[in-house]
Amino acid sequence: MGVTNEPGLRERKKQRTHAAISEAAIELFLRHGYDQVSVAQVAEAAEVSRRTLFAYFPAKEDLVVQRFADHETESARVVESRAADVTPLEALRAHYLDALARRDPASGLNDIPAIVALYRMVFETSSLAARMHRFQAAAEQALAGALRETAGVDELSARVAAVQIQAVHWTLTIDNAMRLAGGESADERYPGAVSDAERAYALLANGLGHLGAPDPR
Amino acid sequence: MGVTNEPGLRERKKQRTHAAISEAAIELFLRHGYDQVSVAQVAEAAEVSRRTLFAYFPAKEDLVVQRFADHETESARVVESRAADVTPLEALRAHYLDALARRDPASGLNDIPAIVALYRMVFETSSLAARMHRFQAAAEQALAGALRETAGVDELSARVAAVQIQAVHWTLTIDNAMRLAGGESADERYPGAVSDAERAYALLANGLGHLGAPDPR
DNA sequence: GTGCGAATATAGACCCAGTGCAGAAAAAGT
DNA sequence: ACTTTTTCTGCACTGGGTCTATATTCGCAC
Repeated sequence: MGVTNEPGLRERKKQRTHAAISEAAIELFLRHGYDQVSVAQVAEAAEVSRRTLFAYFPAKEDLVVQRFADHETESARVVESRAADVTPLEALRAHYLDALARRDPASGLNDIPAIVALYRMVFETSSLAARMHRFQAAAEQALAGALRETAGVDELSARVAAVQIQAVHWTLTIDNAMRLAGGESADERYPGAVSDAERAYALLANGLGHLGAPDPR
Repeated sequence: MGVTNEPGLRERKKQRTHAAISEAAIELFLRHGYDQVSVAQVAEAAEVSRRTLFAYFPAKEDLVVQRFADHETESARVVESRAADVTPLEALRAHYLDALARRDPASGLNDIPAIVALYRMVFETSSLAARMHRFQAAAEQALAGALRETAGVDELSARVAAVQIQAVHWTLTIDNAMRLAGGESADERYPGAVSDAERAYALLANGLGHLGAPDPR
């Protein structure tokens, strides 16, 4: 049964079409601005009909945002695959610091111009930012599930913890990306990014109880 | 100069038109569903032209969501106006518990049918939920500002704390509202809502550091 | 009151995102 | 080569949102 699991022509063409549309879209959006480019123009640049474009990307925003979809369950996976003697928060902290060191775009600390411009566009275009929030929500749910199942945490605590962690993570990422968009280089930003991340995770770990206390000795 | 600060006819008419549009919109949306009603129908019901409607409400979502705008700076105000010996988190906790006791709709614990239906609609309609998120962002910024200025907290900590607090608050509110939408009464839910709120605020105050620790003695 | 200037309202034409449908084109299986 | 199935396309349509020009209404001074 020499079954080669090669995708077959149909599948390959689909992938190429998907990529062609996505690339044409990003290229046009970065050049002229998201709102200034219509889906009709993207379709034309990708040499595809408007109707076909919508078969691949359910909405205009997805032309940009689908690229971020991979990270949807990343936090959950980190929690699930951690060593037995590591708390979820420690695992996530280590993972984020590693992402910073690797200049992973998901940390906001990658200064390749195309990526910087992409992030800036996402944050500054409200409809794109809104779509990102829905990914955030999915990531939250996945993380809450991981906390419930691998850390023996009750439903409410899992949800509350997940929403806190995701929100903080997102804050750190945006902060880094915006600084790079402002002209800083990734290497310049790196030390500050690390110390900010450490401080933020410390707040997550130890709580906000002492904040604004009258005698913060 | 017997200046009565009465609004004047023009202003009064504006307010009445605003209210008429808003009421017509909510009424139609609750009866037929948000997506099933077009802005043209709302305009007709309010006896206004479509163009005028958009002069009062910049987008269809605002017909619903503007009603929540009051609470945008509520958390910030609570932090700013707290007593000197109270930490921000304590003040917010007390304020939320009070809102629960008062069955304030902002706590999600008001079971007046129209309010329950409204909340359900907002959570289940993704474009409305997205618009709510933008209010959340504004609330976050206001809260971060209040923490910076009245609690002597540095920029990063303020932003991180604000995003955590808002996210948790929102989680609690949604949870209550969804349970009421599921048929529970506010009085039935109240004890659970209180204990959930207390546990969530305890997590905020003391941190997530112990979550999932190997030996949770 | 009359009349003028500034808001505000309206109608109607427009742009664009997204969907439904019917048929052409192309790949897969025989 | 023929048929089936999937994908692509063109076209028409809905609905949100904006622009322009015109009409109405209010505020205010005379």
